[in-house]
Amino acid sequence: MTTTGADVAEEDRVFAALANATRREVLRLLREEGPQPVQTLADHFDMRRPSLSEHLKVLREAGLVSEQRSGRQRIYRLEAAPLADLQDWLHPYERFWRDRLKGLGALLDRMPDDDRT
Amino acid sequence: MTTTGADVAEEDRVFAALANATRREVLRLLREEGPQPVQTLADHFDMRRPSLSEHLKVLREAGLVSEQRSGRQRIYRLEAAPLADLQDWLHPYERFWRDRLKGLGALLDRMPDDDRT
DNA sequence: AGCATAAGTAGGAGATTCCCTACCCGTCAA
DNA sequence: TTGACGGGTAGGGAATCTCCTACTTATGCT
Repeated sequence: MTTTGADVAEEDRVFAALANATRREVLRLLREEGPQPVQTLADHFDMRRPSLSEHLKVLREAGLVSEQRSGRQRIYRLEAAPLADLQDWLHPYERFWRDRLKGLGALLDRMPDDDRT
Repeated sequence: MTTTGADVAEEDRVFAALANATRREVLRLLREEGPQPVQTLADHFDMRRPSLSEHLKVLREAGLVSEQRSGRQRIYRLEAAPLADLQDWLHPYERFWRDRLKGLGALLDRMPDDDRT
């Protein structure tokens, strides 16, 4: 678990990792079908395995997946901690859509955080 | 407001827009200090204005900011809808950190979504 | 030992990103 | 109307991304 202090480089790595449909699909597969070896993941993509390997490396370096060796297979598993951090990052923005639903948006948009009680 | 159907290209644009520290800082400034013209934003960055203009364009095309012309100024405003979508995208992953905190992580990691009640 | 399989690394091509300088367009003020 | 100002567009260069094919490494099977 990371502390609240936002390491910019780390944040960059997570957002950049997520900025690719293939890598987001890998995360979805790991979430819905559980940990699996590379080949099983690869079956879902129209892409050579080395390319997928590089995507997995990006995800690993962002801390979004971990690998566990089992024989000659490597089982990839979802690691959600960076996504929890992402939710934390999102929190200060929440009022911008919650308030808007209550019809207060236009007012609050013009009001800095500091002025709120 | 987007529907629940995830437009991949749109999602890509939002994640890609967020995968840059300058652009995230722009969003933070708009959130904390309210809508402002380009020059005021530019004061916070060690970067020429044309470069910032391009960052603003990326944010605009991701739907994360809107501009409103006022005389020869253009006032940029935070648009949080894509961030609300991002929070929705995050939801199915929540159990991976909530459950882990309860010590159920290892079990659920191995269990597909479909098997859950 | 000898071969097959799982998956990573090396290196390269083409596209994209991010910054720059130079220039253009619209608006306000003298 | 002429100039200054706010801000965008054009085009280019260095770095990075994303895919590929070829090759390497490690493990398991016979």
